[in-house]
Amino acid sequence: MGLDDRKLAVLRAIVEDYVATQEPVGSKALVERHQLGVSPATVRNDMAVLEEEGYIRQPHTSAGRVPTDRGYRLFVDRLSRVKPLSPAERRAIERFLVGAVDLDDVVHRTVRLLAQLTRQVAVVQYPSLARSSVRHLELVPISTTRLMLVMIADTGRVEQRLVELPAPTPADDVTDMRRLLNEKLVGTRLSDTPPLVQAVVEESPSHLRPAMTTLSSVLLETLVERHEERIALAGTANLTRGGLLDFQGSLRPILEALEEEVVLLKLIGEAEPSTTRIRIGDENEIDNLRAASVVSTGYGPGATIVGGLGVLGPTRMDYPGTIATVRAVARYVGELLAQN
Amino acid sequence: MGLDDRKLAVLRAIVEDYVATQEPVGSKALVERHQLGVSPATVRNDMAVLEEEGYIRQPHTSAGRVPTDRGYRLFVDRLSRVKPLSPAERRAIERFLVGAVDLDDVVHRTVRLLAQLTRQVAVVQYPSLARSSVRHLELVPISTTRLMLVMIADTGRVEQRLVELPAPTPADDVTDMRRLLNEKLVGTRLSDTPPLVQAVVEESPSHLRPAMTTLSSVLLETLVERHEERIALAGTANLTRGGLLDFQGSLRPILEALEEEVVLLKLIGEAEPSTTRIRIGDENEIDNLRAASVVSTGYGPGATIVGGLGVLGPTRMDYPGTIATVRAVARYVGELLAQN
DNA sequence: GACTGGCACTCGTTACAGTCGAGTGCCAGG
DNA sequence: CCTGGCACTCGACTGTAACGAGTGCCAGTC
Repeated sequence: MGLDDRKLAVLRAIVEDYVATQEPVGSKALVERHQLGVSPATVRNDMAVLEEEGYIRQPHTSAGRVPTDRGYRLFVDRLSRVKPLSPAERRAIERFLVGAVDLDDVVHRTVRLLAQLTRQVAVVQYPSLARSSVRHLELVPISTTRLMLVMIADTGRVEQRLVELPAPTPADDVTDMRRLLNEKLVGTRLSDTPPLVQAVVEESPSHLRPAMTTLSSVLLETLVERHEERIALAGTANLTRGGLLDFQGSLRPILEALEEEVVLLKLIGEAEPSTTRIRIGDENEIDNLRAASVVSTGYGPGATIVGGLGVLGPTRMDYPGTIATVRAVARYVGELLAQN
Repeated sequence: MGLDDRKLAVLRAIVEDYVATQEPVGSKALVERHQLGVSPATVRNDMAVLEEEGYIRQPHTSAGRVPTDRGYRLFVDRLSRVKPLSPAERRAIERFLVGAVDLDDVVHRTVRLLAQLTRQVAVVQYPSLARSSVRHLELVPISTTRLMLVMIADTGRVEQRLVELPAPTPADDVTDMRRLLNEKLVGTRLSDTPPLVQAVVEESPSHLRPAMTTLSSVLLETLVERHEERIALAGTANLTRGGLLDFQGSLRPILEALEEEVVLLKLIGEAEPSTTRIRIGDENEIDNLRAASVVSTGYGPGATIVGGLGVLGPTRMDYPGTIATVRAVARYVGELLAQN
């Protein structure tokens, strides 16, 4: 399977033209628009080889060629260079992110920015609790038998939950419990918390024991298991660009997938360190997204990663541009988080 | 413009058939499927009148009739009775809403439930802050110059915001400020809060003045102006049912509108007391939604209204069913809130 | 051996004509 | 006021033909 330089050039040209025009590209058009230095007939021969190898295909006989998922994969792996951002984009990113007052604010601005720049669907994961440490725990008495438990993480995330106590609990006891919890838990990573919470309960004076037990179970259940991850989404309207040609005509499966938080997490919850992940069409584990591509990466203050972000679009997308934007946004968000 | 009973019956039949089949309905089919007791020719005459009055129209000559927005309006106002919920639906609602632990949880479950039952896009507004009262204000020291301001409302809403203090502030001062704020503000409606906040600042001892000033401005800005309203959304995938015939072929404007929080608020932020509002097609103030209908209502514990919820779908929707579901869900949510 | 020009072929797209039939409007009669 | 009948309209569908973009293959050239 020799794929010499020219064949690769042909593939690159096909991908670029197809992404730009959205139409199958033929041999003649190719030689006209790119300086390949050979005739259409030669290109046709190359195309035949590329097709045999599965990098491109013909929608019908007597139509031009279209890249396959495999073709895009080869393109992003070997044929494209990450496109530098335009100064305008750079400025847009900076302008967009200054003035954020809040983690919520940062996340919302980021997801909108990403959607706008890439003109695709953007997804941003809130800093993962598992990757955060406890900065402070607060118990706010609502009534004698009810507390609001508020946890503030170093990443800026704040989670709260109403706790129904087994018995009326005086204010002093609440103060004691607050102190106990903070003494033992502040500074610990949330992923390491469960055993510590257990320990706090066991070490607590017996008259606090019942209340502490409820508290701890709520703490574990809510903060570690249930709510663990949050997600923001923007730009779904961008799915309708490309007039129903993308996504083989039906947005249905895509929209369905985007409604499932679990699915979204799988999408952008990064596995490996800070690499940019690119899933093209069939490479997606999620069936509903077999017609889409996802570009995602991790972000966080400095070198640590606390969450993921990315975009989802048609397989026929501008990979170099998208990759550049996703990385740049992730970097800026990381810097922003580092400042807090 | 005499619209006698039979003409109204014809209109009702047209609406019902069109909603069910999604196809223009002709005179012959009508008499077959409904017991009108007259011949197709008579129905045709009635149709001609209905068309003249603007209640129905023909997509093309020699096609059946389709209701106009005006026709739907007449239908919901005078021709339909709210459909009682099926026991199954009733059970679904109850099952879905038990076990909610949180305001967040309630809202999320509600919006999903509503989307599922109506098979349309559901929108739920969080209890409006303007309609809530302060239950508690908490100041959590993060560092000597940083506080987390947490406000808990009686509706269960919790808002927080990071505050950058003008100067390092000792813990005792923070305690004092917390006490001051709570003394003056707990129990007040948030819409009445601004002047009170002002008063608290002015009455506070001079050494707390600078910190209190920043605090109060953050309080006012964030909690009253900016974040005021929150919204949850679900069921966008339902827009793709009805195969692009609804919404005149393009989801674009709808999806765009749904991304704008302001727009959503306008949609379901109710004006009048507890009436159910129905906006059909052109009646929508928002241009992007001229091809859609919105059914919304207020909800809240007991008779008071703290927020709105509703659904958005094609003008060609099952109004009686949708209205019944929206109202029922609103009522259940109200009861749920009343229990807290 | 690699490239090229030429050529026959495929097949989707477009245009046009013709038929079918659902549905209408109108009218004369009960 | 209702009804049956009838002529008419017009979109949907079908079949045919011309068009053309694009291909694969082959013989010829460097």
